[in-house]
Amino acid sequence: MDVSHIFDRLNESQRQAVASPPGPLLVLAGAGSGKTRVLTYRVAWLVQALQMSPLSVLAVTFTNKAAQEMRGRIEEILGYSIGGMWIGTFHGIAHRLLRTHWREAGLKQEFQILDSDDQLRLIRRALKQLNMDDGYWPPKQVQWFINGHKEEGRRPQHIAETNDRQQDDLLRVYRTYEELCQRFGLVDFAELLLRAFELMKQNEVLRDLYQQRFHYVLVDEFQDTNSIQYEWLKLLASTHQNIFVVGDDDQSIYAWRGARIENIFQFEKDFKDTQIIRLEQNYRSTETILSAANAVIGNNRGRLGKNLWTEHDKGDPIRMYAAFNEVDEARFVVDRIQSWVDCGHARKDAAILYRSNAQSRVFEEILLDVGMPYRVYGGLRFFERAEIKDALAYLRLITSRQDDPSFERAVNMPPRGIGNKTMDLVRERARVNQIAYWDATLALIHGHELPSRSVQALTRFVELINSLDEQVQGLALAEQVDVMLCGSGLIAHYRKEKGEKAEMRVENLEELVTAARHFAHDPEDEVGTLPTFLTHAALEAGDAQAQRWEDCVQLMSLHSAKGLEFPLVFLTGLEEGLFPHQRSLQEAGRLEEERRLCYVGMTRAMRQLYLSYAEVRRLHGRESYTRPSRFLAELPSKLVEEIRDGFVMRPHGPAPDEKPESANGLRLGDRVHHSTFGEGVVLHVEGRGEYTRVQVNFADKGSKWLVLAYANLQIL
DNA sequence: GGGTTAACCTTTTTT
DNA sequence: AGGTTAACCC
Repeated sequence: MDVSHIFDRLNESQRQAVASPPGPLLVLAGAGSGKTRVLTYRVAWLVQALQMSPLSVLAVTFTNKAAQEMRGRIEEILGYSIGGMWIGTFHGIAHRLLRTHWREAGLKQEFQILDSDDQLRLIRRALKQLNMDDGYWPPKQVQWFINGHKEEGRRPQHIAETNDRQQDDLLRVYRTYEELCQRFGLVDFAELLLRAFELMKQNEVLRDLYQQRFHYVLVDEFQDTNSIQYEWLKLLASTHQNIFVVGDDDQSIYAWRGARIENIFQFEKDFKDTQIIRLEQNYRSTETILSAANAVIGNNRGRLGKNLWTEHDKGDPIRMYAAFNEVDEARFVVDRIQSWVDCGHARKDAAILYRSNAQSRVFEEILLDVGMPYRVYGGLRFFERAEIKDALAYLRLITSRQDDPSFERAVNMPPRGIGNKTMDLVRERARVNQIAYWDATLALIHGHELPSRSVQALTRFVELINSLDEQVQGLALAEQVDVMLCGSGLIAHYRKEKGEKAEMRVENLEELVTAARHFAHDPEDEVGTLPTFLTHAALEAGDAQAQRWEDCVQLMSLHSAKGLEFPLVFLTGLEEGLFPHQRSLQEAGRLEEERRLCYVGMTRAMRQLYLSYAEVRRLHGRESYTRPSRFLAELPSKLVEEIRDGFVMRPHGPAPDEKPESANGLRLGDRVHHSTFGEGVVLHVEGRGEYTRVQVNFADKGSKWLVLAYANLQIL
């Protein structure tokens, strides 16, 4: 078969990687070097040149988005659908294995997935059961402990008892938590991976089956794998040794959640005769942007080492803006985007990036002010919203009465007179008799230890769920959801509540019906549509705004920007303590991860890159003075142009004969004295030369605009 | 048991 | 600042 169309669009190293002979291969792919392209063409090459069946290929990614995109691009190259090929996230594939082999994995057939919110809830319950104070034992910390161990493959029995009282207590919670999960058929994210790994490890038949089936294993973003994921990959690929991993040690930004950058170093030791190919030609950014990014990342030690180059022009200098405060920063950014749009560019080509999601608010406010459409990625996802989780709890309870967490959630939402007191009794009964809340409730209804009001309320609830179950039988998914929303009183509850928030909730609930309507499900599947939908909700939390396809400015955290590119990028909040983040300054190794994050951010930019920081920032309701991020000092000054209130200043750094004040003698935030108005602070500087005007906020007289040449201000 | 208010706490990134 | 929980009154 003629495969020249595959090679035509690749450079030499890309070609080498795509057409490399079977065997272990590590592709070190710098930012913008065509990583995804290599991966997709490799699959196309396997299928077309080597005539491999798509069924024998396994491709693993980290995000659902990446998986979808890869599938789409492969199908585009091949020209036909490859529905049978396994492409998915580690979690998605692990889930698929566990669904198929639930019995062998020791799970209930209808096991449910816990998202981290649910997990936290269950941890609280375990703490309570152990009579441990959740003030002294913050559930978050316990969660951290449990997930940390699971990600390293450690069950409670693998962790040695120590003399450390605290450690032992945490271990007890871990154990109890596991018992609860097992009893209710619940599986958290880390458990999906660990369970799937153990299944392969311990079950020889299944191991053989999948080792034989997957002749080729491909992995995207390999630098982000954690211990379990890597062990699982090794297990799967051990027979054929055809493992093709693509990664970039400089873009490893998930060590905090267990990713082990070492895996990338370990790879060539674990797989004999590993071929290593470097992709160093960058097709994305201007030379200026690339040199700056290279300079920053060059401050990290322990890199595999690689130097990106490009054939592109130098392009514009990188622009740096020192804002007075975070509002000023946002105004500046939005203003620049406005000019960009005025030049005929698309809004969606501009991205505002930040270290933490909380920073998005100021930008949103200003964007809203000027009426510029935008889209925020990340933050609260659709299926994580409280009202959606309430609705899902009803659906879960309809499918399984034994689902205690869902029972707890639904029982008094909307309020129906079943408060803490009653629930305490239910919980107690369930614990003593080792039964589900549902059964405990039935027992209490028939017993005589409850006040009749509670019995009535509980009875009504039980009848409600049973009746919903009946009504829903035989209906299409969307109708099931609709019936549940009305029958449960959820929608009515939010309808009668006033305020914008309540309206949003009603809209979201209605959106859930739409989501159910569009949910495609294979009718051949032995698992019902509703359970599959519920799983989908947990595994793919859904984007916050599944909005219409409008031309929007893109707002997102640096983490979620990985893998994307934009012609115009604003990297904001470059302040010590914010970026690099405070918490990364305490632990060793974390600072390098922050620097990689900075590198990731900078290399998202194709043509123009703006960096900004605020000299005063209001965070958590407190205003504080900041210091510019150390990363700014790591930029070669000749590549950077500083902007202050609309006009360009000399680049930073050694400017031999020039004093920094030379532009107009005043800096924002300077304290000045005026002969009649007294003392004040400089808020704005506008214009240049003799026309320079400044806005000064005087302690006694408020803010005034003054012409600098006549004002005769003294800097204090 | 429910609803309101007051204190309080937490603020990184995600499957 | 924002949201969540605890305390309080109805």
